Amino acid sequence: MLPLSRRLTSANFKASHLLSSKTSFSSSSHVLSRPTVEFIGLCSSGHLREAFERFKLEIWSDPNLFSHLIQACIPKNSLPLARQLHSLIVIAGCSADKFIANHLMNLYCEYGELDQAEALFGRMPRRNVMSCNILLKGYLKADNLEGARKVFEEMPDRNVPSWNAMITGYVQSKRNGEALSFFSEMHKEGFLPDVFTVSSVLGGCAGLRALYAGRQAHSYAVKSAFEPNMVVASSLAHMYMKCGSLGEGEAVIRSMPVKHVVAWNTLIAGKALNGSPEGVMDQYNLMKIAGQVPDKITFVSVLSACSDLATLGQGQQVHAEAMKRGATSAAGVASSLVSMYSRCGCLEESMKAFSECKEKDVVLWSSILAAHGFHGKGEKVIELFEEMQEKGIEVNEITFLSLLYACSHCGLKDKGVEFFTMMVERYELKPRLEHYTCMVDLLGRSGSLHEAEETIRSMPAKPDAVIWKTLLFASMVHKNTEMAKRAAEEVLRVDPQDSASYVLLSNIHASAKRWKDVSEVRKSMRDQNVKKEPGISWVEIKNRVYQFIMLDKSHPHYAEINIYLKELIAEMKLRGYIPDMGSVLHDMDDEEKEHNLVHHSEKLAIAFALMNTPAGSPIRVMKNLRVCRDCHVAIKYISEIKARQIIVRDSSRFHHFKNGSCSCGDYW
DNA sequence: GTAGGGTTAG
Repeated sequence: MLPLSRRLTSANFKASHLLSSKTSFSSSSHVLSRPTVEFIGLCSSGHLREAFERFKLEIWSDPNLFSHLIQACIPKNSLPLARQLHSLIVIAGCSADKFIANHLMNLYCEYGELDQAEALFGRMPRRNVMSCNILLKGYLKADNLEGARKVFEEMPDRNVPSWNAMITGYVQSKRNGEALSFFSEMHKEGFLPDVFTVSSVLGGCAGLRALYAGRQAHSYAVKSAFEPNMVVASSLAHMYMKCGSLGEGEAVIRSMPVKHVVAWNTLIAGKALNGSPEGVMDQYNLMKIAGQVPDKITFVSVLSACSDLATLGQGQQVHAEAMKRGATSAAGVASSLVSMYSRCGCLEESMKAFSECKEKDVVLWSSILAAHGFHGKGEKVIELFEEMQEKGIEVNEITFLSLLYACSHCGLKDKGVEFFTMMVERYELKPRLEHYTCMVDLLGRSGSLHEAEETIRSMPAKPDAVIWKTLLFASMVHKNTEMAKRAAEEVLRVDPQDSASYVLLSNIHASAKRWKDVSEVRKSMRDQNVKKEPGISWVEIKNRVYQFIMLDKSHPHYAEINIYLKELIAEMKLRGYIPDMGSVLHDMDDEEKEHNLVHHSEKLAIAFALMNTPAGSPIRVMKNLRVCRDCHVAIKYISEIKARQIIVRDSSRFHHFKNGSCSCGDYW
């Protein structure tokens, strides 16, 4: 057979066309002929080459068939194929056809080939709204907002979809303020917003936490009868929940006649946003009772809630369900799994979820780094990071945050400094306050207190209570009372409600026997109406979570736990345990102090778990505050005496106690 | 063409 180009230019084209007239069809016909149907079928099932070879002649007689071919090219994700198609179209002399040119432009936009799209656009004799919108969306898809804006501004006329594209594009790039400006401009120019506009605008309001603007959009939606639209309704609910108005969000969802999976997910995410992981689990269960099938986004939210709650049993059940639905291959679900297992104390399972995911992205890589950092495996974090670099995986601010965090928790000061420099110089990433906080932690805890303080004083970001608290903690560890005092005062200047800093400040004064200062701190605590945050621990036994509050006598098992602990502590003392009175406030007598220590929530939880789980099984406890020095020593003894592995997750990391020692190497 | 999600300092 002649090459196509030859056949085209050859004079016998017409003849060959006529020869095949039996199978040819007319473009004006409304009834699709059998070959057309067959051709479309081949295209949409991805058999492009076959479609082209078999229906060459039909294509010549009806160039619109090219459109089907072009559209079928998009999901094939093959740029070479697209280019071949383009040259065929040029050869066929159809490239000036407005309809085909638009399709081609769209094709190049899909592949991010904006130069090609621009070239086609430039050759168009008359640019209609449709062509402009296609190019506009191409720029938005490529995250090139400036390019999109230029096209938008130079458009001869616009329609509602043009405005919608701009609003959506800006919302998706988190430039919500500008998105809303487009909306008001659109309104001024007399365009009528549709459901698409309203949905995007609500997304913008959610991003800005702009409840007032969100309410206005809501009343517009009501007036225009858009509320029954599923997308509008879920956007509305999301907006309310993101703005902290959980009740209004729930009301919107309640009013939906049919709760679609997205509505459930919005509700679930809303519970998470408003700090209620228990609520997340409740809604997830209700969703399943209602017969709704969870999707990968459901799993992501629910698994994150499990990692907040540190309820391994529940997490495993959700994991099983996700596996059943084939959702674990998605990078998002894998990231949540990595984080959940790590935060529930099972690092091996994190690693398994990580390895099993085939399409790893930055977030998943950052999750596995953070997971190892959380367990004090600094060397492994560095090894994984190097692997990441070798493989040329994208690196972002959060990757570095995980890295720096790992270094500070493992005492790898030099490595941490090296990574911080690498981040700024090689990757040109701008450190955020969080990165500086990691550096202060890294420097301070490894003993370079002055460098740490200097970091705060010289950084471009405005210090918050957290960074000063980090310095405060480091100066307490290294017993630099002058610096601790300075840091505590800075914390309280930024956040006068910070109870932990009052307690630390009062302890500093007490250890220097400055009783007058102690009572002054106590007085300002009273004046500010600050209450010490009570220590709370949780332990999961047979899928039930038990909560223990420090000194809580109202606990139903208080009496038994008390007897058990007394015996245990007597045995510990025989082996050399001495209660560390320094971990208690200084204005009580020793007996009272010891009673206080014995009833720290983690000791209660561990005692309860020892009483209620089979010998030799590991115990996993979660605590809201950091483990105190005394408990840390005590748990080491308990792990030896009872021959149990005790895994404690405190507010900042994991401690694996085994045979009388802890994985953190007493550095925490 | 529009909606919901993941990693992250203390």
